[in-house]
This record gives sequence, structure tokens and C-alpha cells, in this order.
Amino acid sequence: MLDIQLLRNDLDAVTAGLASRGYAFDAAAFQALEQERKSVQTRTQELQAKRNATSKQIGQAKAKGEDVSAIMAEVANLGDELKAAEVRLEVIQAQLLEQLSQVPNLPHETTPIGKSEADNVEVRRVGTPRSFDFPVKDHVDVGEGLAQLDFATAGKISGARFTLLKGQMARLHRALAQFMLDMHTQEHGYTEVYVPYLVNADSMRGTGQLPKFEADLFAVQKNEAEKLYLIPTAEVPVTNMVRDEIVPLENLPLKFVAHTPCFRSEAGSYGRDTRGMIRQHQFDKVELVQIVHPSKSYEALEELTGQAEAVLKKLELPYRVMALCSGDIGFSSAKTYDLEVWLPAQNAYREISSCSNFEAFQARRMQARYRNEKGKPELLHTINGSGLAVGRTLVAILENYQNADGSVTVPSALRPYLGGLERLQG
RNA sequence: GGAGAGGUGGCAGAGUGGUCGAAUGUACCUGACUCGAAAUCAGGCGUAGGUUCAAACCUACCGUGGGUUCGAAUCCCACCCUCUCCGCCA
Repeated sequence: MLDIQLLRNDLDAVTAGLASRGYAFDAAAFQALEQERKSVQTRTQELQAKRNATSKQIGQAKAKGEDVSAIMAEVANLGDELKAAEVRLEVIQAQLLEQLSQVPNLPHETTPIGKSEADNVEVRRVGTPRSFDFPVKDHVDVGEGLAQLDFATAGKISGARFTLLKGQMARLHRALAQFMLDMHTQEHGYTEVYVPYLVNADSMRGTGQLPKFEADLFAVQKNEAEKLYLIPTAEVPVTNMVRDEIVPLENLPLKFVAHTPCFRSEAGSYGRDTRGMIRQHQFDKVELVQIVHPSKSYEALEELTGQAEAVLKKLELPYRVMALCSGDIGFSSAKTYDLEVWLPAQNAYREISSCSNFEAFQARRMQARYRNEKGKPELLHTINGSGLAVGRTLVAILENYQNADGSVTVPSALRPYLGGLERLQG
């Protein structure tokens, strides 16, 4: 959520910033509502002050045993107008909040301006794609060839966009998550957390999935009145750890890593990436989250991105880093780097991690704060990134490390996690 | 699932209809005393919002939401959470 003060004081700049990411902010509607809010709120508070003062008089008069009927008559007329004003104010403020929660974050000044994916800027490219002297298979053919990847059975059990792994490949998938967790905890200073996979609506609002993107989520009914949502990313439970908290300055930065399944309805992505395990309803991800002092958040974004890259480097997978343009960054993000891994069968780089600085956008929704040098609570900045998407990492390994005989070489960094196994074989 | 207890400021804890945004203790900050510290004494010390250049004033907040009342931390209703005991359970 944007700072409403910023909209009040600098509406033109906000509107322009939002326009750069393709969001047409209705400044006139905002101003009209804001103006009404001002007059109704002032009037409401006047009436409340009057009521409070009068009620106090009644109390004092009664204590002295005086007759209060005259004062009572005076305040009697207040009631209706006050009630109406309070109700109106509540409606207006709910509308303002509703309007404001639809508004995406402002892009940071270093976010390239652009309309779509095509305008993203390549920041760097690491590693050289291997050249193959045999026809390259995609990960589905490799996995099914080994009889360790089974979409047919997954489809029977659950439907489209689910995966079933068996044997060495299931183990490789598990090993990848362990490998990533160990790297981030042992080398990058993150604290591992195990978190709930079902979260309440407040948490989804905190990180920005609600109210706008409910259709992308899976939900279960907790009871008649309340739903719980399946997390689409560990970002949600982990970042919400600090919701409604005031973190002591000396505890910053907080750095958490979590391995969780992620559940996405993939509404609106019909027909995209239908083959294979690129786009699934359920996938595993190791997520990095940092909660930092506002002055440190861009530094932290670079650091976190580098830590996600370190996984790809250790696995010796070629990749590139893209700075997403203003038209392509996510709703809550001010700046995002995507890591894209090389997939030889697609002859393309595909997203495997997304690292974003949300600045205070999530923190404001969550009321996640720290106490500054003067002891005043101030909003924190939140950063997160995949480190990495486990399923897509598996895909990248199957494709990049495939051999002519259908086997897959295990990247050497992973072998200790697989009991020394060097090859996946049918 | 059953029975009971409870949710108030950083923490502890009082407050059962009026001068209560809230006693008291403790922690913390400032000052005095002291060579310095401790002890002691004095003062300060929640959050959000509004009007405003500012000063200042005002409003809201005692788990959450609703209700009663001129007036609610306090009374009523519903819900949430925590704790204890019993049952069940991976």
C-alpha cells in the first residue's frame, strides 16, 4: 500500500510514477473522496468533542447532585447527527482503503521504464550454454525416459499441472532443497524457519495477494465464516512474521530462509507452459526473506540476488539476470531482478527466481516497524527472492546435464546429498 | 470434543458506568545530588489520525466486531486467541 500522505502531498508525481508501470490512477476520484473525508472527519470530530464535553458536565453535575435535565436535552439533539457523521466517515474511509489497496507500488528510480517483458533489461549473463552433439530432449522426455517422472499418474490423482516424481529423481528433488537450505544458512547467514502452509486473510493482505489476486489462490473453508489460504510462496508466512511487530533496531536485518510447497491456481495462464513441470499448481521453493532498515534495502536486494545466483553458480547452470521493467514488475514491488536459467530444449532462458524490494509497501500493510534512533516507530523495508524454485531447478538439471544414453549427470555439488550418486539412470 | 480461567501501556498489575488514555510497581530517558557509580529525589516516557507554518488543540484505540447509554476498559451479545484439566489423535 502506498503512503496516503504521499498521495495527498504529491499526487501528480504518484500518478506519473504509476503511469510508468501502466497503471492509470484515477486522481480525480481520489481527490473527490479525500476532500469529502476531510470535511466529514472534521465535522465528526467536532461533534464527538462536544458530546464528550457535555457528557463530562453531566457527570460532574450529577456528582454534585444538581439537576441535569437541561444538559441532557442539549445533548439529545447531537445523537442523530453524530451517528450519521460517524457512519458516513466509516464508509468513506473504507472506500479510500479499498481504492488504495488496488494501487500497485511505485517503481524505484532504477527500475527501467517499459511496457512489457520485452523491455526488461539484461544486467549480466553467467556461464556458457553447453553444446550438445546429440538431439536435445526436454525435461519431460528425459524424466519419462528414466521412468522417474510421471504426469499421467499425477493427472489421475489430481488433474493437470501436477507432478509425480519417483526414485532417484524424487530424491534429487529433495536433495536440491536441502542443498539450497544448507547454502543459505551456512554461507549466507539466514535463519531457517518452518512455517504454516495455510494462512489467514490478514497475512495475504499483508504481502499484497489480497484483495486483488484472490483468483490466483487456493483456499479452504476453515469454518463457516473464515477461509484459510494455501500459500503461493513462503514469502507470505515468512514476511508476516513481523506483521504488527516493532522490531528492535539492533535485531536488523532479519534474514530468513524457508523451504515450502507453493500452491497457485494459475488462473489466466491457460495454455501457457502446459507441457512439463514449468508451471504447476504445486511446486517447492526455497525462499529468502530479508526484513531491513529502509536505508539498506537496495543494498540488501543486491546481496539477496547474489545469494540466489550463488546456487546456480554452484550447480554450474548458465543463467542471466534481468532487471524487470516498470511494466513487468509485480504489484507490490518497487524493483525486481529475475534470474533466468538456460533451458536447452527451449533454446531460451526461463525464470527460476524473482528477487524484489517492496520497500515499505508490504510493511505499511502489515504495520511492520522498527524503532529508529529517536525511539520512534518507522516502517521497515521487505525484500525477498527465490533461492531457488526447486522444481524448475530440477528441470534445468535434467535438460542441461542430460547425456546421449538418456542418463543425467548429477552436478558435483549435489552428490554429497545423494549418497555420492553420479548419474540418474533408468 | 468436554470443563474451567483469562486477554488492560515494554513488562507486571489495579481498575465493575462519569473528572480513566488509564493507579501503582518495574524498565527506560532527562535533570539534581556525587570525583564517578549506586541509592535517593524531581520530571518525562503508548499508537494512529485530524486541523495547523507552528505552537496548540481535538479524535480514536483497554483481544476483535456489534449493542445498551447523554457517557463504556467497566454492562449485554457474538467471535478470536492464550492457559489448566479431561478425552481423542499423527
